[in-house]
Amino acid sequence: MKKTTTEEKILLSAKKVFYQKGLKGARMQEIADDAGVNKAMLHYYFRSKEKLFDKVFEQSVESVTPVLMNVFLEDSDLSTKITHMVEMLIDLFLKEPYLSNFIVNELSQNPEKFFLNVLDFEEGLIGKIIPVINQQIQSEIEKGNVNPDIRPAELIINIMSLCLLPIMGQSVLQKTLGIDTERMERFMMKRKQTVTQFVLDAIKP
Amino acid sequence: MKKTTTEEKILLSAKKVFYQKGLKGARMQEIADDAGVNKAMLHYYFRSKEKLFDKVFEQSVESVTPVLMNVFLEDSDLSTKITHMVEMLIDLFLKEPYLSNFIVNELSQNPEKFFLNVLDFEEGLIGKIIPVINQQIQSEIEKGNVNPDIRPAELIINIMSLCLLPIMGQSVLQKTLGIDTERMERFMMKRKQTVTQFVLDAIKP
DNA sequence: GTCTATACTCTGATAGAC
DNA sequence: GTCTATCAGAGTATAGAC
Repeated sequence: MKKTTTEEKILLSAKKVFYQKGLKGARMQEIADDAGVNKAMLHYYFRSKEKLFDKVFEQSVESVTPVLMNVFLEDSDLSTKITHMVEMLIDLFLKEPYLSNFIVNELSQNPEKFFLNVLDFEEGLIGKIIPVINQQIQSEIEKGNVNPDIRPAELIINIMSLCLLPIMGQSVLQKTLGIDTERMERFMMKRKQTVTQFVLDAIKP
Repeated sequence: MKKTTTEEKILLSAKKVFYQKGLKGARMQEIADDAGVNKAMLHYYFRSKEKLFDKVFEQSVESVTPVLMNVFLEDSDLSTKITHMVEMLIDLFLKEPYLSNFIVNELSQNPEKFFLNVLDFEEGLIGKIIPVINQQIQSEIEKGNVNPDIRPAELIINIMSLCLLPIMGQSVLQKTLGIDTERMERFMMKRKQTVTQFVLDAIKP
């Protein structure tokens, strides 16, 4: 009962190719081949390469933000929240190793492609997260559980750094440490615990 | 007394353009314009776009490794070494914000461009660093200064993550937090201390 | 060594039959 | 909706004069 329409097939293949090669590096022919359809079909459904790319980019950002949102805003104490953040981040981006790189790169080349209200400062991810986390950390500091020097925004940046950079640098790690893909996965799975521990140790008073 | 030869001018401009646009995104014309020379000159000196790119890539990797090498292998106690690592990493990559992204991206698309003995497992960066750091951490653990669960390779990955990801994600940060370039620089300068502190707190027993 | 003019290739896009 | 054939433009590469 696999009822994937041509349009969906194209979008799926486009995602695959754009993720790895970027806007300029991708070829319409390659996307068509991967989807098993004619090249003209891409234009029939999406008009142009740029429009197809925009669709992929938009969907990617939109697929990521609600997940992040949920983790950051879930109702639990700080240490379980951190544990979940780490798990979710690693799981999410390990499934799509090229995703983070893709977003970072294409974004830096076309900043105007961004707003996408999803990440809007007022209404979006950051605007909502910071106050909540801020308050939570403040209360933990008052209880004496957390080092008073910790700043919420930086804590989030630190967690994301520890989870994402190894994935973004996967190819470099593979070359320098000789790690293959399966090994990488195991490495990142173990890393869930070590990163969590690392962060928790770092924020202790 | 600025005696920059045409070849050097081209290489400099090529670096600038390739860093931002990548191999596929870069245009020979743009490089020529930036260098203030004729497009034909690029081929005269470097034969093809690919060859020019290779030169730039090679120089980039070679410019980075000795710096890293020095920091990792300098003769000092662990906490000053960590302090220096953080400072050096941030200074180095803040000067060339696109460099880390460039290496990661282009490498993932052409893994074979790599070996470049500089990063060879036996002789290169990682092969030399790990044993030294390993030993140093071991001795700090025995003295009771460091948490015995800390693993050298992961410590290095953590430090690099904390320093590099914010730079790689500069464009995202600019959009989500509304940070401009000067502000980013100040942010990263302050971050030298907070990251160092964060790491030192995390490895305490 | 440097420039102009041009050849050639690749690839995104469209027209038009079915 | 899908395919074949073809066009148009962009961009790399080279020939050849100076």
